[in-house]
Amino acid sequence: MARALDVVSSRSALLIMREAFYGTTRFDDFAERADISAPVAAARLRELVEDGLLEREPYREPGQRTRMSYRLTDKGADLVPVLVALMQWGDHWLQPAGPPVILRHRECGETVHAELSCAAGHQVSADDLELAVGPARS
Amino acid sequence: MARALDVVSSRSALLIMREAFYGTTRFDDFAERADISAPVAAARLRELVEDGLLEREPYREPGQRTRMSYRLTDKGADLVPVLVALMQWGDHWLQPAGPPVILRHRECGETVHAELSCAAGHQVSADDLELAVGPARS
DNA sequence: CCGTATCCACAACGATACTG
DNA sequence: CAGTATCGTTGTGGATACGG
Repeated sequence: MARALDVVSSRSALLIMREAFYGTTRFDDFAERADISAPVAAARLRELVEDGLLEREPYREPGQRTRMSYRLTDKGADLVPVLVALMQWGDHWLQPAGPPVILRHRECGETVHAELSCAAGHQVSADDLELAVGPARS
Repeated sequence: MARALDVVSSRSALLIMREAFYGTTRFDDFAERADISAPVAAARLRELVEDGLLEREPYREPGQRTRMSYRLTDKGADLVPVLVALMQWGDHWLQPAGPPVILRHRECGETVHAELSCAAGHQVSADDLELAVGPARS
């Protein structure tokens, strides 16, 4: 987890990732929607590309010059549960007016949330957890 | 989510929360296990108590003077899915040796992970998501 | 053992101005 | 539109030293 935090522990990094998850691809849109300044957006986008969470892809609209678009890689998309869990927590505890954005399952239309579950499919609450030392524990 | 990040966007805050989740309650243990300096631990613990994620509770062992212990509040415990999702991501993408800590379901012994699911009980992947504007969208 | 006080370094961020 | 350059401010964090 400490390593994960080295990559995404800054406010702007998570906000950029949220926007990428929302489907934002263009520089100015990242800056505006995440409400961060352009220099910060530039720095963060560069780092996130370096770390393999986003990929820069040139594209060209007919008659326009080449632009860059930023999209989630698999590594970046795998961070979505973190983003959703964070939104959920913020909506529940810090947002009096209720969630500004609602996530739905495309197939059935039901609302989506992040939760803990075990390999047997049970839903797990935080105090049903047992901790065990894994292979990489020094 | 931006509000959530105002509370927990710092590296040390999440590491402290992880330790609290692991069951750490004492000042020195927080500093040592999260590998942060004592002043930072003190500052972060104070802020997390102010924000209602942890609660300070005096306790006294027989014959000892009063000590303080820090424990998760409901608000803090509700952050556990975020922590688990973050660990999972770090273990998968940044930790070549595999997970240092394994979480198990107390009842059935199976490993636990964070995932997205919908109100109908389906497991949901990141690209099965649809975004809708919620009540608090300005 | 449980912190606090001080000082310092560096990272994060915003504002502004500028370029292709 | 898509950035870069520079500057100043604040936040985050380590080191050290100190007090209950």
